[in-house]
Amino acid sequence: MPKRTKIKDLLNATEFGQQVTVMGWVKTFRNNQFIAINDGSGINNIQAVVDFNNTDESLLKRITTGAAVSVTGELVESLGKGQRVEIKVQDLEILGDSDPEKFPLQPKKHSLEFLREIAHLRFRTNTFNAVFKVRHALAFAVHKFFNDQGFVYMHTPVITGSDAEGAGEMFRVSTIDFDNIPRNDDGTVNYKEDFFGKPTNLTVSGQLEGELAAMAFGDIYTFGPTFRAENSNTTRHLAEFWMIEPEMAFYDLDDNMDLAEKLLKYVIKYALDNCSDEIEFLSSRLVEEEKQKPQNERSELNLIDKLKFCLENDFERLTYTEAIDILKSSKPNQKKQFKYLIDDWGADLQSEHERYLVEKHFKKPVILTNYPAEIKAFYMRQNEPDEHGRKTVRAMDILFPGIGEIVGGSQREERLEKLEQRMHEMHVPAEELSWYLDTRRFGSAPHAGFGLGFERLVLFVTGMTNIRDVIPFPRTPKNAEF
RNA sequence: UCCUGAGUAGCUCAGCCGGUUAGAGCAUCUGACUGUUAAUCAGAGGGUCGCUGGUUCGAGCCCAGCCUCAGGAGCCA
Repeated sequence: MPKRTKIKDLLNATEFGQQVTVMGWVKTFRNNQFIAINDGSGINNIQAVVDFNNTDESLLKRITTGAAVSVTGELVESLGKGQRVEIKVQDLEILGDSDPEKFPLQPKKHSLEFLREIAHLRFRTNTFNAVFKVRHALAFAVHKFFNDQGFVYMHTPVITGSDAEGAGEMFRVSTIDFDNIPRNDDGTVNYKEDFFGKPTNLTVSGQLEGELAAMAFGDIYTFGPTFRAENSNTTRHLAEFWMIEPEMAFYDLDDNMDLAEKLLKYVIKYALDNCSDEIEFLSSRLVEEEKQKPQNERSELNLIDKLKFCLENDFERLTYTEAIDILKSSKPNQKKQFKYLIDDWGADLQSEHERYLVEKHFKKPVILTNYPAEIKAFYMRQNEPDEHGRKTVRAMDILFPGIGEIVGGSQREERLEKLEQRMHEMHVPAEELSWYLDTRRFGSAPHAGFGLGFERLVLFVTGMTNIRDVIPFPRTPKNAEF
């Protein structure tokens, strides 16, 4: 096989006349002579020009959308408008045919819903090519950010033996034969017969294990798949998703917020710097899509400006209590336009409230802190009750426009007694988490961490609106295809 | 899980008050043209109207149940 050159490099070439070979997939074949070829190296295609008078007709017939081809010829300045360079084909080989009667992708606009049904082929579209390039860049940037600051990448277990993590419904992991379930005398399932000799599940969070590592390495992070068996059918939930969870010793809540904001800005900037073609494509795609919406539903900023705005401005930081005050006196609350009206301190914020704060009031990312203890997890550090006796914890949620909660984190409760008392109140079995409590028994230290939903980040940076379109093969209720 | 909407050709969609042979654009195929940019022009083929049952002389259309998808809500990242 001849050595191939990547199309992205050829499109930037300044030397003409050289003989080159490209291999890729046919996007369109126009006028019986112009092949648009893409090899995935970039979003832009190269045009290969066939001399159809001197090419076998049966070969020309096989140049169809989706076919894999190898093209060798001279790299020349394009004679036509619309592209700078093109290849004058001397040799053309079909590597893999694509029956045009059956290949579902055609050079036309397809709906995202249809492409979701053919997720195994949607990589070949411009949109998904761009989305997954950006996804890659963001993933790489996350590792680079942490590595450059001396964080240790920790692989926490995917299969977990504790069901006390308290972050939602879990998927059971078992080798038990469902048609022949081993039972105890009292009729309950005998898990001693199961693979691990006890009930096990897929992880819903690596945080608790992450904290163990942070108590030795100082700064660690995890970045791996996470599983939630919630029956959620929304544009921002998946049953299998990827989460980034840093955990830092000797950090308080402010340090935690600083790190999260810095991380988000770093990875967004990295994507802008390294995927400019892709983000530009996604930005204009979004403009096209929004043309169909009424004026008042369109975004004020295009995607690129929105990302830049996010980089250039500080995230708004305020406490839950301050947020409640703003919401209480807000127009939609006074005019009773909220479905859930804000009247008392202590209620959890609904997504309509979060959206109001982020999209209407501040018009930028918002970090909410110090939530009521009642509505947050047991491991969050307890504040002293305020003058009204209201109990809060050092939690922080970062809310992004159009996405909602993208980060959830907290300073952790490092005081053993306070932690045990809270676990008791919230019915968390302390015996099962004895290993976790050991961190508080031996050399406990102030520490903090957060979870960043990776797909929600990809949503924000690509401007896509459905989370099923930013992960290659989405797992959602009633859907585990491919 | 709840609320709302949708399911008609490979894709995107139209289909009147229940009435004869279910339409269009794109794609595909055939031919023409040949520096095109989702090429263009002419012609052709292509349908289990989501599934099951019911009402009716007659159902794509009405009714019931189910399935799937989308949007919103809850749960959360």
